[in-house]
Amino acid sequence: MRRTHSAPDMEKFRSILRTKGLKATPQRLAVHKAMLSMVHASADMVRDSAWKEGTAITLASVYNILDQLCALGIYKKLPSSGGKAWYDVLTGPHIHIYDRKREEIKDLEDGESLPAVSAWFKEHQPKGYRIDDIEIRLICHRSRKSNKTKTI
Amino acid sequence: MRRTHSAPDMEKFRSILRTKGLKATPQRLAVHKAMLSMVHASADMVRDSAWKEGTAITLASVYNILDQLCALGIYKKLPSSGGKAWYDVLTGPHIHIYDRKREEIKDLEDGESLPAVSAWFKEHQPKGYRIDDIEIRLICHRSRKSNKTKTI
DNA sequence: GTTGATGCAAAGGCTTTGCAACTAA
DNA sequence: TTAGTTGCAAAGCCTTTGCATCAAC
Repeated sequence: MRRTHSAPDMEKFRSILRTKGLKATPQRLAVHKAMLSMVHASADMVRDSAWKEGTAITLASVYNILDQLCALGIYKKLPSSGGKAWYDVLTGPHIHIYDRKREEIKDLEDGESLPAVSAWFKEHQPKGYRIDDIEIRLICHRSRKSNKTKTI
Repeated sequence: MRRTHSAPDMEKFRSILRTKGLKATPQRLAVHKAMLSMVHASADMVRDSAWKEGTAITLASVYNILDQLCALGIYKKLPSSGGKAWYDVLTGPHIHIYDRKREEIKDLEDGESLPAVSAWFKEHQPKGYRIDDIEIRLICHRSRKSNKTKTI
């Protein structure tokens, strides 16, 4: 379940673009490279990352590209409490750990939890609805030493 | 777990305001009355509701009041994918059903699920973190007839 | 050479802010 | 009376849009 990226990822990306009739512009490649390195990011973070890597790109283009890739099902736009949109590289269903203080989103590295929770809701579907997706965010803060349980 | 509101709720609200040294202005009362009736709402929905009930209030004041009441722990600002903030009357922990098409948030009327999921994460805390809160959104759509299970 | 993508700047939402006028206590 | 609130308008973000320019194919 670990997320990695490498040259093959970018080749696959070019291939997807080709399939969809989209041009492999430096900007699109830079956005995807940035997203692969950060996994969860806001538009301005992507722009900054792209510039650091040497690709000039405007925020408007970043937004355009991110939204296109969301439409292609490559990224997902995340709900956020702040006023800013976050994007997530879609690598399959997962649970987010959100650290408010650090403004940081990570994936829960635990293959068991999502299947367990999904199974629960499969058995406990809300009446009158069908579930398309489950979004789970664990609002956390870094613990210094221990991992004591806490009632929620 | 059912949410209701009535005269005692407003009395309790006035009492909280008094305790915190806040004035019971018509605007504050109207905002809270609107929130009690809608449970989940955006700022403009609150303003519209207040006007319908006969209280003049500007959007700016709605925002101010909603944020104050969040700070008091009476409401909670919800994460959202769209550009608009939603507020939730805090009546204890609960799970949201989100209907994208209808842009509608409801509470899961099921007392079992949250304890079950909480218990799970109590046993499966992410390493290095402590969980402050769990946010669960079931992304759903209305089912016409059946309630067939669906793999997630 | 075509077709589509990007940059730029302007416009558009939502939200916050500053200050004068007002009002609940 | 007076400290706290509200309304108004302006300013601030984030995001989207339109159009001329530019580049991938």
